[in-house]
Amino acid sequence: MSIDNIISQAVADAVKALYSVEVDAATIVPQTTKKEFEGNLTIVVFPFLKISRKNPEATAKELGEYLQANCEAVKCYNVIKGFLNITIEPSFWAGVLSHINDTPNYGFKPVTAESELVMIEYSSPNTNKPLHLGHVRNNLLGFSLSEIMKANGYKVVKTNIVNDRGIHICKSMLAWEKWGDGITPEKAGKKGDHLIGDFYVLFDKHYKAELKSLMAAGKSEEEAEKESTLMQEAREMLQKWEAGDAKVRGVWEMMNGWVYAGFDETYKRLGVDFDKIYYESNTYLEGKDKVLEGIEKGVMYRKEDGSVWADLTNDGLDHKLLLRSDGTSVYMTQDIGTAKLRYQDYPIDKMIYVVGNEQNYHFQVLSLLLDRLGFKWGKDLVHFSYGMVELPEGKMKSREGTVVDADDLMDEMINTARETSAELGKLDGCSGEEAENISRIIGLGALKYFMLKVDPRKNMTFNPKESIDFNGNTGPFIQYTYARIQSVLRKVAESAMSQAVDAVAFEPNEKEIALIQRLADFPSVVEEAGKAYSPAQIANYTYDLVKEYNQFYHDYSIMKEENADIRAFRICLSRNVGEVISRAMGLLGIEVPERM
RNA sequence: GGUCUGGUAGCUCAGCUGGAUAGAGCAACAGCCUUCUAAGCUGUCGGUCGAGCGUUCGAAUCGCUCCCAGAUCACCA
Repeated sequence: MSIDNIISQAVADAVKALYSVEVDAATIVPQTTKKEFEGNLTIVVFPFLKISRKNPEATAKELGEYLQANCEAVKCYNVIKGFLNITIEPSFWAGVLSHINDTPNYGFKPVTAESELVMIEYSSPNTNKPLHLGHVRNNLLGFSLSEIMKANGYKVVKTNIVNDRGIHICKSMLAWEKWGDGITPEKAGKKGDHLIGDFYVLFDKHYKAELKSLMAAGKSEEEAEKESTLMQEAREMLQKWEAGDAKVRGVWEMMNGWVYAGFDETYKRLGVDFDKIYYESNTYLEGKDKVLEGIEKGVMYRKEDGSVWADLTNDGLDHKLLLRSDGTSVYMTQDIGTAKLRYQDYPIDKMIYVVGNEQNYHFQVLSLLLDRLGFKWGKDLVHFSYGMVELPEGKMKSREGTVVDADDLMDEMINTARETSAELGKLDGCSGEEAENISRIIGLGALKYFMLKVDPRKNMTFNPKESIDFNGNTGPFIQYTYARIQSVLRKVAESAMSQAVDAVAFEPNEKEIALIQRLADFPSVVEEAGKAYSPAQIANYTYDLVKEYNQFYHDYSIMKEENADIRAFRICLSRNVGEVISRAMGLLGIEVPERM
């Protein structure tokens, strides 16, 4: 039982004893006392005034007296206005620390056979261009979310739906056939996804030129778009693809293969992975059955022209198209089909889609439709919606080449980390391999932390030159603290000092108590983050912990402390802070270095 | 126009299940390396929490109205 719970219960008992009124202990939430005041935990007594029929001070005093007399954990109390500040018996804190120290998987719930299965969809790239900054945010959020859900005792299936078909990939294929001269990633010395992206841009360049010359010949923009031979060729290619034309399919498979090899490299470097990958080329026809089923169930209807719709006006939305008059699927139909396949593959209890906020409406509709079609998780599906990443110059436009490429960005981060480390002399005495690994961990840590620490809903501006820092509330700051703790522990190991803490009846000081309290909060932070699906909560918690530890660290010499009990206590505290940092960073997908 | 989401220090952001004098970092300025890693620590400066009204003992937090910004409302994906 945590200290918070003990106090809640004690206050509930006190209210009953003093005023003969039953109060649910769960509704009494002690808060940590502000630094300016004496005490560890604070009870706000205003809610009890109606029960006590006394003024705030008198009520607080009565409760405080009762607690001091009847609760072992309470050492003393003071009252300021309606706030009852409680000081916990210092020896209790040592007990809390050893409890944390002795709890395996501290803060994480175990996954059992009865655990619910949650499927998390993220990444979902198109195969016509490499991953960019927006995908980076998506991938990091998706991966971190998965880790957080696992820590909360869910079975997690990470999934990726690859948009591998459609007009966009045909454009790249066409450009490659026309101007590629048989080039391959090997010949070009380039990652496959980048090579395909180049051809996509090339198509657009030629297409624009064609439009321009048509318009120069007196055509309107609309006419030019219709008459463009390039676009016509691309459409023909798409039709051939859909008809299963062997040659087109062959090129398609080859080029997509290049792209996947490139993606795999990027994913690996980013540290994200998937349990199951779906391809739209396999799923895009799947939704039709479900829609036809929907007509039978009466939740969808067919118009005279043959198109199929769902009437969502009862839910405050519009009518939504599901099958075109020519019988082909739209985006929504595909997502229904994908849902069907997924449910065949896994007994899904809960579904989370990590997709940008421009699709909020889409998922609102999808949720309603899946629910009507009888998917038990449809109604409660979570669209984990995140804001756009913009550049100082504005939005990224892939066709105009104003995107921040994921691979380039990682390179840049790692280079910056290497340079900064070298400047600070941190890499002295490291082998080349070690130095490279440390630079990688720090560079990626900075990037990941930067992306994850902000509220996902917010749009963020990414300034490549200024945005990522290594000081303050950053990944490297946290990693640095971890590395320093490891350094202390290495020294301990060398000197064979005792690390035992159990028998120590040491009374911690204010800073140490604050740290223990913070550590004790970790499980509830993980739980809350799971409810809100927010890595940002984990990030900011860790920052607070680290900030607090650094202040402690600076004030006390751990290794040179002469009192062996105090030294052992501080070593134990440090080790547990390190442990929590590493677990919290693990939830964010950020590695922590042994030294830096 | 309808719906959704944001608006907190010069900048980037915490805090939002209502609690004490609204917190960090960056930037600026002033200190701290013979002591376990100075990517650190300490201090100064910096705020009508978009505006107003309401609920409450108490509102950045809850409700309503308005302002600003973004997203979305296709037989595109």
